[in-house]
Amino acid sequence: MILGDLDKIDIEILRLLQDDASLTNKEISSKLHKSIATIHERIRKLKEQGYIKRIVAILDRKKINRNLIAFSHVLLKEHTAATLIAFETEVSKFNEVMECFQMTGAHDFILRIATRDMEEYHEFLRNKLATLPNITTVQSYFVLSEPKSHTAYPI
Amino acid sequence: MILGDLDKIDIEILRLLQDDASLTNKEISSKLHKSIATIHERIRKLKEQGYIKRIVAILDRKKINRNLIAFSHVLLKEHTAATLIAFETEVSKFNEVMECFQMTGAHDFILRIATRDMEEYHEFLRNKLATLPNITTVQSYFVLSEPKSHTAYPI
DNA sequence: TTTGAAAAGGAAACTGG
DNA sequence: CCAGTTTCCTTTTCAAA
Repeated sequence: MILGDLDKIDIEILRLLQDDASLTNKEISSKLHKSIATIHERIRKLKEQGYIKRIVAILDRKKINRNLIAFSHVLLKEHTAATLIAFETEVSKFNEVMECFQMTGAHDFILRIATRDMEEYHEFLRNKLATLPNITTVQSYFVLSEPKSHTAYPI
Repeated sequence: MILGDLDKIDIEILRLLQDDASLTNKEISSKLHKSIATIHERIRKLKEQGYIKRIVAILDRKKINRNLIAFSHVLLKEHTAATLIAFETEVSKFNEVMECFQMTGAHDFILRIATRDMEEYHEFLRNKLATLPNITTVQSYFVLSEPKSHTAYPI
């Protein structure tokens, strides 16, 4: 037991699926030297127990014209529970917002914003983000390059 | 043609698969009112042409004890091509580093770091990140909560 | 490109070891 | 945990429109 309920085989399955979820049970079974039935049962449980949340396709953002990724650091005026929740709720509705994190430290939230280009980011900022009440400042930093990009957690 | 080579059906397929790549061709075909063979052929091309980079499992990070996510803002001393590449190469080798972005603005790189807890982050910082040459400062910000978390690009 | 249909292969469920 | 079996479903291929 390395990780709660999970043994080494579960961990290996999760590693493989984080990298390539289109592997068949047969392929996994031969990689891990276990039977197909075992792999099938393990994966069923891993999904049922919520270790695997979802299976998704990762797109090439350049090819779909999401050329600009920004990290927007947001500072709010007030930090009451109500204003925090209101901000989170409203900002999550914008489809340019891929991720929203409440943070420790110098800023209250970091947003990951995906847009076609700077013009679209500018519009997002003026017409969407900056219209939300209770914002003090937004500092925008833009991605120049992405030397490493993974959705897989180290386990 | 909304997006280069892609028509509305391709876009819809990409939307669906970004959300749930375990949909069968049959399910997609009935959602989009096209034949299974058409959907199959479209997806084959979307993969071949590189729109779909990979299919991955997204895990519940709390359940696998990656409880702490940090955004580490790194400032380097020098910005020659060689030192930038050296930094990118070395930092990408650390498995705690899920993503590495070269940025415009106040800092050179933003790293997304996943660790079990603050102690493990501290070890990562002392024994790995801070040992790299050419670093001036590392500012660490930690995720308190994740109100929105998506891998899907708006298309 | 799209389609329906056929062939091949994998998933799911079950047995018994 | 595994091997085998049966059934069902999905993927893959293909000829035709």
